[in-house]
Parts: sequence; C-alpha cells; structure tokens
Amino acid sequence: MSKSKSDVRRTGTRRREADLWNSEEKRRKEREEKRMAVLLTAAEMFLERGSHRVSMNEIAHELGITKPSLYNYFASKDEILFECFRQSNEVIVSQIISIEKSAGTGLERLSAFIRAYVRPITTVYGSVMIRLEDRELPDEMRTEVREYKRAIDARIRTMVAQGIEDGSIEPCDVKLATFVLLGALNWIGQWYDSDGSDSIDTIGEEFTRRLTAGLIASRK
Amino acid sequence: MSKSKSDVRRTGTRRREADLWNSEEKRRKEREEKRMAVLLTAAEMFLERGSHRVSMNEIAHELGITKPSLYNYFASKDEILFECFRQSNEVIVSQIISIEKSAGTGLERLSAFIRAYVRPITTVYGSVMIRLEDRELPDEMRTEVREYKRAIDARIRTMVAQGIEDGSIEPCDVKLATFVLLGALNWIGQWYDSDGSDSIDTIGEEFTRRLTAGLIASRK
DNA sequence: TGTTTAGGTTACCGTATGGTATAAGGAACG
DNA sequence: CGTTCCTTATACCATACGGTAACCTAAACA
Repeated sequence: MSKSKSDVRRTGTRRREADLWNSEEKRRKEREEKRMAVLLTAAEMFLERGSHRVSMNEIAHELGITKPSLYNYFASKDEILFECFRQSNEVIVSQIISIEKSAGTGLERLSAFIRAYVRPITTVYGSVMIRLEDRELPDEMRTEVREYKRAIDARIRTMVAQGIEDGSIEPCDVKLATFVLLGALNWIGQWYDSDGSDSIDTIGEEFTRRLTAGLIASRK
Repeated sequence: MSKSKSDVRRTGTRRREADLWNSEEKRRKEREEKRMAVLLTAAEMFLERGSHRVSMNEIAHELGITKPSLYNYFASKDEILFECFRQSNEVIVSQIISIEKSAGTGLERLSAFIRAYVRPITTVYGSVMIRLEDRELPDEMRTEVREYKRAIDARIRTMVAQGIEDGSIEPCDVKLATFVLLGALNWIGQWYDSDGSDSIDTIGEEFTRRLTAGLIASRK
C-alpha cells in the first residue's frame, strides 16, 4: 500500500524525488529500528520469565510506550514470539554454516562447532530457540520453528556422518551421538545465566574435550 | 480437624471402634486414590501441553468430574503442579540412591547411573522435573523445586568426584563434566516422545558409551 | 496555511481462567 | 427416620489478557 503511494508521488513530482526518497528511507529505517527494539526487549523479557508470563502491556511499558503502539510493528504477540525464533534460527544457522565451510576432518569440524556453538547459546537471540517453548505458537508458526530445529539437527548429523566417513570419528549411531552433543550443549542455556564463575571459552573448551573424547576413532 | 473428630468418636463408642476405623480407613484410602488419579492425569496433561495451557476445567473434564471437585483434593492449581514436582523428585532421587548404594568404582557407578537414569526420564513423573517449568510455581514452591534440582546435581557431582579420587575417572572440572552428563540425559526428555525407533535400553547403552568415554582415566 | 498520514493514546470489549459460595446428593451412624 | 459428614455440581465472581475502535498530535508536503 505505502509502496504504490510512494511510486505515484515519485512520478508526480520528479523534482522532489531525492528528498522524498530520503524522507521515506529515513522513516522506513527508523521504523525498522523501533521494530527491532521491540523485538529485542520482548526477547529479553520472554527469556527471563517465559513468553506467556509477559503481557503486551509489560513489553510496551518497558519501552516507554503503550500497548496499542506495539501493534504498529507487530500484528500480534504470536508474531513477536515467532520473529524471536526466526532471529534465533538465523544466529545459530549462520554459526553452523561458517563451520561447515571450514576445512578439516569431520572430527575437527565437529570440535570447532562445539567450541563455537557455546557462544550463540549464551546470547539473547541465540538462546531463544533453546529456551523458549515453541508450544506457545499457533500451529503454523510452530511447525515452521520445529522445521528450523529439525534442520539444525540434520546439519549436525551430517557433520558426524562425514566424520565417520573420513575415518576421524568412530562408527556409532549418528542420531544418538548427535542427541548427546546437542543435549549437553543446549542444556547450557538452562544453567548459564545463574552461574558466572566459568567464562564462555572455558566452557567451550571443557565441553569440546568431554564431548569429542567418546568419538575419536581408535587407530588400530 | 477430621483427626480430632475421629478421636472423639473412638473414645465415645468403643464398641464400634473397629468398624469406625475401618470405615474411616477405607474413606481415607479412597480419597488418597482419587487424589493420586487427579495428580497423574494432571501430570500427563501438563507434560503434553505445558502446565499453563491446561485449565482446571480441562483436568476435571478428563477425570469426568467438575472443576470445584478438584478443590477437594488440592487447594490450588499451583499445589497440583508442585506435587507433580515432588513426585518427580522422589522417582529420580530414589533411582540415584539405589546406585549410590551399589559397589564399584566411581566410573562404574556413574555408568550405572547413566544407564539407569534413562528410564525415569521417560516416565510420566520422572520427566516432570526436567520438562515442566518451575517458573510456573509461586516463589516458595519454586525455591523448593530448585533445591531438589540442586541436590540432584550435587549427588552426581559427588559421584564424579569420587571417581576422580579412586582413580577411575580422569581428573577434570567436576561441575562442567556433570553438566555435560545431565545435559545430554535431560535433553532426552525433549525428544523421546516424538521418536519411537530406539528402545530405552538402546539409548541407555549408547549414552553410557558416549558419555563415559571422555571420562575414563588413561592408564599411564 | 491547509491537508494528509504515520504513529501514538485513551477507553473499551470479549473471553478465558483460577477460584468460591452455596446447595444438593448420599453413605454412615444412632 | 433423622442427623452428620463428605463429596460433588450449579452458578457465579474478579481479574487479566490479547486485541480493537476511535480519536489526537505532529511532522511532511503542497
């Protein structure tokens, strides 16, 4: 709607084209910034208290606005939550992709993954996928989120399988081995906040050691 | 209240003492059975949909009664949920205790624990502690549940520490090693339902292998 | 200056929920 | 048969929440 309108104006008053466009661009940008501020605030509150315990009023209050204003940026609370999951997926998947592109044996890449995965998990958006319940979402959105999770799982399984193929990882049940990995890693999200004595990197190192030890192929 | 009343009766009509007591005993027992039926039904529904998504009306309906009847057995929804956690704690702790009492090195007992822990996790009550959110509970109850969790964690840490002491487990960060263990195990609760191709025992074996491999002390 | 428009506010609605007041039903006892 | 509990159901309440309708403001444009 706003797009067609701007098109009409641009052709109507060509002289003002640049200003108009700048103005619109600026508006669009500000709007997007506000939208992201809403999203980040909501994500933090959702993580802290669980999404259904956070009301739209409270999100708005935290941002210094009122509830109906939120509906300028998101159509519903569900949409906010879903967007949190999408951001989370993006963070995690991009992390995985960067590992996938790296060289090395399957085991090496898996180690790199474990070491790196610790970081997004302790991030606001990164932890959403792990700590928030997709059950809060309406069916369609929930299905999509579960698809994100399934895809992540598949990527890790592939990594393990490739390690077995290239001989760096001991033959084992790929599915269960992946569950062990992702379980231990994802569980970090359950305790990390409440415990400050270990640095993220320390955790990454220790987890890498513990979780890969059982996978190293024994050279006969 | 009902206790003092029964006392009065017993002294008042001594002849009827046995019958009265039998009658009261029977009542008490039936009441307890019903209470437990409520609890089990609620637990199953909570696990399936998340506790806050299950209304008292729905629990009652599932049991073929009406909402106010529930309040004969539990003072509040919170109390039902809390009781679920208590049952869960009992199941898990009793499992741990039986392992603690067994002989063997620390590593052997830890292996036994992993193998055994898989089972309660896939049980209704056993999975409550892992899958339901204690955030749903009012502060006091929540504090107690968190204490349960802390105690379980401490027991496993002790097991690991003893293994290091007796030389069966490689020296490592006890806290983080325990997190790896419990993380991988607890995560089972997140995927077990939706996947039926592996038997519980298969999972137990594979997890034991994967999770202990990194802990075996290298004999120098 | 008048007009449009996005983004904000106030006030409100419908609904669902946990929980309760009250009374009816029914078994156990005298 | 009357009385006393215990259990259950009907009807209800207060509250909180997601969402909306209607209006207002201020800036951008002509």
